[in-house]
Amino acid sequence: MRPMQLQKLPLLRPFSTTTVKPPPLKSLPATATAVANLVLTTEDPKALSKTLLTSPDFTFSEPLVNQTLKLLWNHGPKALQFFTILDNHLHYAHSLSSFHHAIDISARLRDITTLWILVTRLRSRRLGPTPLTFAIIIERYVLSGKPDKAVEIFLSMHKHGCQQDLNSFNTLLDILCKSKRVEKAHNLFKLLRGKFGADVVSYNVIANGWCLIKRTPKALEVLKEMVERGFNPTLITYNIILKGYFRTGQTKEAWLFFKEMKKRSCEMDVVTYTTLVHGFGVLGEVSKARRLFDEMVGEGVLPNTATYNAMIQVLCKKDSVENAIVLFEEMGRKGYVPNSVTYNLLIRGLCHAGEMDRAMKFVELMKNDGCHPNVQTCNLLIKYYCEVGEIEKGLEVFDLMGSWRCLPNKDTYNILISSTFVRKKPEDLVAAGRLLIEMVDRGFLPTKFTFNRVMNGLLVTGNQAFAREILQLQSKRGLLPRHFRL
DNA sequence: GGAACGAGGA
Repeated sequence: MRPMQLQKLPLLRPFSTTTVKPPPLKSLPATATAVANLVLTTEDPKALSKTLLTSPDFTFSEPLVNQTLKLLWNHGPKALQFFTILDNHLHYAHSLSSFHHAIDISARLRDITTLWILVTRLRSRRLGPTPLTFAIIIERYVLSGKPDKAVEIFLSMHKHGCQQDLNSFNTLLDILCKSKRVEKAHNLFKLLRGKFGADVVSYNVIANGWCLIKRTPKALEVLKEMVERGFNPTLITYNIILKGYFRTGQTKEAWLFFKEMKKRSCEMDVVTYTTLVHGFGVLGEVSKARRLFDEMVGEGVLPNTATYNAMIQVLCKKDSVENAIVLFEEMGRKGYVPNSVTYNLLIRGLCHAGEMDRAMKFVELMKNDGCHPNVQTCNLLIKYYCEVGEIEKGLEVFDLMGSWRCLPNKDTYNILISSTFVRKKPEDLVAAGRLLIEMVDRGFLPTKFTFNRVMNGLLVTGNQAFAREILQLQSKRGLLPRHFRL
């Protein structure tokens, strides 16, 4: 097996020859790539600083800086170095959005010192912090398993010069709910609703939270309570409940609820129908899904891309890819624009049917259609190639990711690493070790399980030296979950 | 890249 190497950033390849998009900002991605490569390849900080601050080749602007930071997303420390150097530029001052990128990156690296330095600087520049700044910080804290700390930060926002209001309160509740900490969100809601004057949105957020963790009865309680307190549920509220029923597999209740909505002449929208099509379909009631899909226009509701995607998924899962492709073609004829979700669904469907070659043809079609393959496209291709034992092909896709401008994520590495355990070849495990190192290097934290698995694999196949190296990495970086601190 | 609902995930 060939050695794994760090992926290079996408090189200059601004436009595919098959698309005919006029490029108004075409120099921008190119310049961002050049800046990112410069940052990555210049070892000496002083030299980098000098080039960035004095070179006439670069005219920094907010979009250029943001693009560069995005390209450096997998190289957090380098990204922050770039941000800090540029902060001393004589003719360029960072904007709020660039600060937000930098804050997000430092939070992701769990570098709280830098994080709060940036917030303080934002304040001294009178650019912020804004509610969005705190939404970013709070979300990162919640994602790293510190919801209490996140709440504490919310409650201390005003000390940083940003007053809490109903919007930011609802955002906090939503972040907690989306990370499945619904109980905590609900308690906080009950505690502080008086203070912030909770509204329909607050109730919707909490009801949706309960539905997300499949506790639809609790969502119904919230609905009942909001009515008792004089708030009128909206269509969004009803759509939330409807989806809740499908999440718990209660198709009967969903249907009754829908009929009740109709009876009360509630205005349905495209979200309602998309929920129904998807809900019935994935639960096996394909013909009912199809009927709703066909009849919605008669009810005065036009489908959109999401609706088509729902129907396509249903056909892929419960009918056949071929029929899904028929619908996809019909969709194009009717003028609906497929997006990357559409393509990913069809590609997955083809992979699942064992048609890897046709799946790759759809990837080409996707690109020609101006839809870039994204991480999910790559991950699913890699997964299926590895599953059928073509690890080399999976690695090929991995290597192609750079030229497709998509960055590998934690899942990409996990898929590839797990696949190396199938054949039990010593060289596969060495590859796993390299991937693990690269993964850590890019700021993705492997689980203890992954570490141990790779290490055991190396020990069993006689790679003692490499195993020791991995162990050192593990302890040096303090990467065991119990050492995590944000 | 932002207050709430629908369509790709081990």
